[in-house]
Amino acid sequence: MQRTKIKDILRNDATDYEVVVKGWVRSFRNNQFIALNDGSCMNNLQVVIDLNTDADIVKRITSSAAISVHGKVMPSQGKGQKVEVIASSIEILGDCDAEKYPLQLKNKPSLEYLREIAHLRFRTNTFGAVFRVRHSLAFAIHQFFNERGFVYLHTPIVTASDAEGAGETFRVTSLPFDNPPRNEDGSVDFREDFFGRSTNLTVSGQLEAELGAMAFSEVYTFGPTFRAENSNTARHLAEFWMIEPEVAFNDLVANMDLAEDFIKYIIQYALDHNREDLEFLTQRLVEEEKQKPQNERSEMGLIEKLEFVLNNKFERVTYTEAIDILLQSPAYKKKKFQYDVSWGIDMQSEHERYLVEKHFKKPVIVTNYPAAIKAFYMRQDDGCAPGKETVAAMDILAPGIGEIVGGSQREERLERLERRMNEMHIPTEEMYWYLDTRRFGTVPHAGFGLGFERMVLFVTGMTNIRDVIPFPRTPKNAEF
RNA sequence: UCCUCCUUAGCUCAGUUGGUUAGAGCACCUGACUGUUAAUCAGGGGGUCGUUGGUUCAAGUCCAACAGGGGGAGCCA
Repeated sequence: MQRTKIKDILRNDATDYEVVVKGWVRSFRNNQFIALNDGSCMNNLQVVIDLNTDADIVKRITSSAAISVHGKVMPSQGKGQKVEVIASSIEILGDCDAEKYPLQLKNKPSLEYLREIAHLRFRTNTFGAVFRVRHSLAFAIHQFFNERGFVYLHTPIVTASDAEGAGETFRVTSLPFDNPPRNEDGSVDFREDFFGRSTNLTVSGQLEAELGAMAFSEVYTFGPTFRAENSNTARHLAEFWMIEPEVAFNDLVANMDLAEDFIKYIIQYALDHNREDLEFLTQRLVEEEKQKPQNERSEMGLIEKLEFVLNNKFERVTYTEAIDILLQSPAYKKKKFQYDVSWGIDMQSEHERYLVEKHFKKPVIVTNYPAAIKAFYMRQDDGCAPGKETVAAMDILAPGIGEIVGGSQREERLERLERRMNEMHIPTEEMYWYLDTRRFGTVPHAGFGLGFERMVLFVTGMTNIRDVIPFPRTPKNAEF
């Protein structure tokens, strides 16, 4: 007989039919009631076993043992559930020695402890919910772009370009590290390396995505990204996933519209498809915040926050306006900011948080940043006063997370792009392939990058990025 | 990388001004239980107090270094 998923049994009220269910024991009460979970949904299925069941079998029904149950779905006599399965036979598929098993759910294991047993943490309610939501968001991303005719472009993971320069990169090599071939001047001879040149893991698929956009009009990437930065925070990973759409003929405003529609679409998808998971996560957040003083707790519940984001237009302000708001703010006048504010600064976390969490109290898109603090490929704004040059950049700042999207209209004018690259000491010869798009049929275009894990943080209400990726890679940690 | 806090049983945590044999709840083991919902009840086992070095008659407790972790910052997505 074919296995029925627990989700399918629980989501309809039908009874009086036979099923085979398989899963892992969450709890076993009164030598009679098994709470069974197969990961298909948040809730457990109650399995009621016969009191005459072989004592040797009963003994093996331990927390997290894998079992198969053949039985009949019936209305439950108990209060906690509508239906339950009355078992006619039960088979132990995989024993779980309770004495050695490191995960005891009744002990309310901490998130930090669960991180140390990340190979088992999927079996908890919290991580079950988080990773089902993560899946839905990933799926919704593909659906959103597919519905709009975007081509999913797989940009390379191994790349020779480190032109973006920003992040430290992970080197990819097959050379012997203890005795690499050397040039006469003593430097490593990468001509001997696998690719015949120095290569590293990608820090962004954007430049390649732009090449695709110059043929398909709209493309997106969704893949792993690697940064060897020694940043140890709740918002950074050495290996993370990034979504980067790139659209020909879009200007900055169209870019913002796309980003806002996109974020709202995937949040809506999660609300529509993961209601139980999000309700659980909402409750989890309430419990977590009980530890905090009143004034540090969220003003809205998780689901309430997501619905608020859906129902309100993101605030759009220029960098110049944002700086003015900060300069006029009570926080600034009372000298509450640790870092000073003036036109030209790269805004600090405290400034971004003030704008998002105190001033506007909703997601904010900040545009037209000073050119000096932004990347070479961003389109230079026309008509700027000397010393006040800006670019068509846009960052979306989310409450509690900070920067969730960074994007811009791209500089499509060859001479201006080359001039900027020279100013920033980016080698134009090596980047001939990028500049070729500006030589041959260049058009205005725009795109952005969205950090997937930061989006998952926002939607799940989790607070540490290591808890929203199955196996986090961070400085000094590549376990599992 | 910087600042700060933490590390005591499988988990979560107490442990007083340094002073006998280091505690609790849960988990685990044994037994009881025919409608449980984190089941309940009775009994039992379980510790190199993160590591190394130092101060002291005496260190879980004081000092230093190191390791791991949390929170904040920088960098960023």
